[in-house]
Amino acid sequence: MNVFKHVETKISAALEALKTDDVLPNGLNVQGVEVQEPRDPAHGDVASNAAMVLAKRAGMKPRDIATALAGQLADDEDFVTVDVAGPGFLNIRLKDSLWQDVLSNILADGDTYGDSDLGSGMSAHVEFVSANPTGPMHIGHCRGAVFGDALANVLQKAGYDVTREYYINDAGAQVDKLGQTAYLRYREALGEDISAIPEGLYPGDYMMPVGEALAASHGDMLMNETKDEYLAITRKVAIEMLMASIKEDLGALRVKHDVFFSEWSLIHGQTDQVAESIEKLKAHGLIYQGRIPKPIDHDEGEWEDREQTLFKSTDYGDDMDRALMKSDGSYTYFANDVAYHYNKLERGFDHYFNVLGADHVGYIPRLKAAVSALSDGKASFETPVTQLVKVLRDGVPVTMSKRAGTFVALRDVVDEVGADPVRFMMLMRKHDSALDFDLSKVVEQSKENPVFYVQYAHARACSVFRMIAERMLELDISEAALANADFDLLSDDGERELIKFMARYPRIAESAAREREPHRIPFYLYDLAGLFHAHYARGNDSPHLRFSQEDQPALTQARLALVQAVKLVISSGLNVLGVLAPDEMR
RNA sequence: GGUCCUGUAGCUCAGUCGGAUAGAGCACGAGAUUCCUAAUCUCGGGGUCACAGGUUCGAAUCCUGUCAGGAUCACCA
Repeated sequence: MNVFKHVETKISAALEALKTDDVLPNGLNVQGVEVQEPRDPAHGDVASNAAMVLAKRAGMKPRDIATALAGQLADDEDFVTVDVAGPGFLNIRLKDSLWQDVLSNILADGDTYGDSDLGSGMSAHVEFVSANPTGPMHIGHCRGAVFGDALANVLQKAGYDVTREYYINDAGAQVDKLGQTAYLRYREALGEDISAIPEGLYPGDYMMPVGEALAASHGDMLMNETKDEYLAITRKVAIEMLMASIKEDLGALRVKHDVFFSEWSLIHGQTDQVAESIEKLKAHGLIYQGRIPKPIDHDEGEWEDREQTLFKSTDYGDDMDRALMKSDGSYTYFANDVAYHYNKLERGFDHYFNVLGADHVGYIPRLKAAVSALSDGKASFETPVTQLVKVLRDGVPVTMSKRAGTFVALRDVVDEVGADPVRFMMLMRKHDSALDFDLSKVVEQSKENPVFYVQYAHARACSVFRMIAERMLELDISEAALANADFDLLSDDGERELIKFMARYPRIAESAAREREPHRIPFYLYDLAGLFHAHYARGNDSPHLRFSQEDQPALTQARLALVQAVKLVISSGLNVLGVLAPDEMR
């Protein structure tokens, strides 16, 4: 159960009662009334702003509303005290039994504690990563991958039926260049001296295995083919091998997609879906032949002013109309993407998310325009942007370029430090804030790395169980025994503080989904771990606060129930982040 | 020049739908280990929430403008 919602329900009922009694005007709009935890614990367990929010609408003084509301709530069985404070806050202290119910719920719910019905009955489609299959994943891709995965998890926890998808850009000019590179590496594998890989192709060593594979499967047969013929083969093999490598990289990071969707298939499937989606736009009168203005600062000479097929994205807030056909008659990347989003829409999800890097923000307006036009403005389509990651080593920026072959491979970082620190560090920042990622610090595995702090809290909880199992052989520490322990014995401030903090988890998890901000979870976990470590350490000076009290089995059971709850909440939260919750830190 | 993101302690960053006296880590200073794991804990100093207006019972939070930093403005992908 969610304590805050529970109290909110009570306040709503009390407001209704006051309306019936003509204390408050009938039909008063109670939107905006909320229950939250006060910053200062002296203000009570929970507080409500109801009186201040309603004062103007009701034409009454906030203190008067608060006093009436307090009177209405005073006799409630769940409340110890209801006070009016400050400008009209309602400060409420809850009975212990309510907090004890929280503990019971955590133990009963386990990993599902914190689930909500925010998205119940709704589906969500999350497109993320979609890195071009022209090389292994580098550290820059990492943030979108981890964020998208965590966003999907957070939505799932809030009840959405989530589909995770990767759009494979396996069509277009860059893929041809990849095919040409593969062909050169193939000739190299056959013993030819190819010298340097020409400018504009992909010089990285990772293309050499592709050449070798081609040599092994085709011998020297491709040497006699025309360019069109060999490119069809080298392109396909290169894409297949690089996608396999990308999937391995994602796997190392523990990122999983349900669907890998091929751009190529949009054009070369049973029907030309690009043509179909353009037809759809044409039916709306959004396609025309025209010219677009020359971009500011564009190099002279490269710019060709010509009449072309345009999508009228300016009708939907874009700052210029967008080209759909290249001068050679093939589709632009955007045209294919229009078709891809049309395809998504046809599959019928309730919410669409497209996680993009900051280098694609300029692309968002035309994408939104297309989705809006294709769905008659009905689709819920969000494009969370992950800001760029500045990669540093010992504080010095590392420059990266895939085409030049100089980049920090995601795989190298993950192999060196593990997926957990990488994921946690990426998620510890709000997604639309820029992030400095210092390799030397992540590699260090020092205590500066908050992931260990949180993991250690989980491991420490586990170790408490191991120790007590060893020392108190008679004690029943089964799930059932802990669930039935006497929670009245948890009377220490540190214990109560832990319970109250864990009561916030459902609200945190739900807000993370509602605001599409997974970073709220690691911050919450870090604070929870801090409370747990602090309480644990009090046992050093005050042995009577330790979890294990060998001469008091009932007290020990109650405290173990608390420890178990902490363990469950931490592992539940880490699970959402895709970070492991270890039993020990050795 | 247009658009988007960011600006909070020396540094890195949180800050709930607008809520009461703005928080944490690091760094700096002082302490805790016969103890359930010290990968931990306790205490301390440290702020013009970039700046200027506005909205209201109340603004770090919302609106407008200015300044600073980053991203982006293609028939690329």
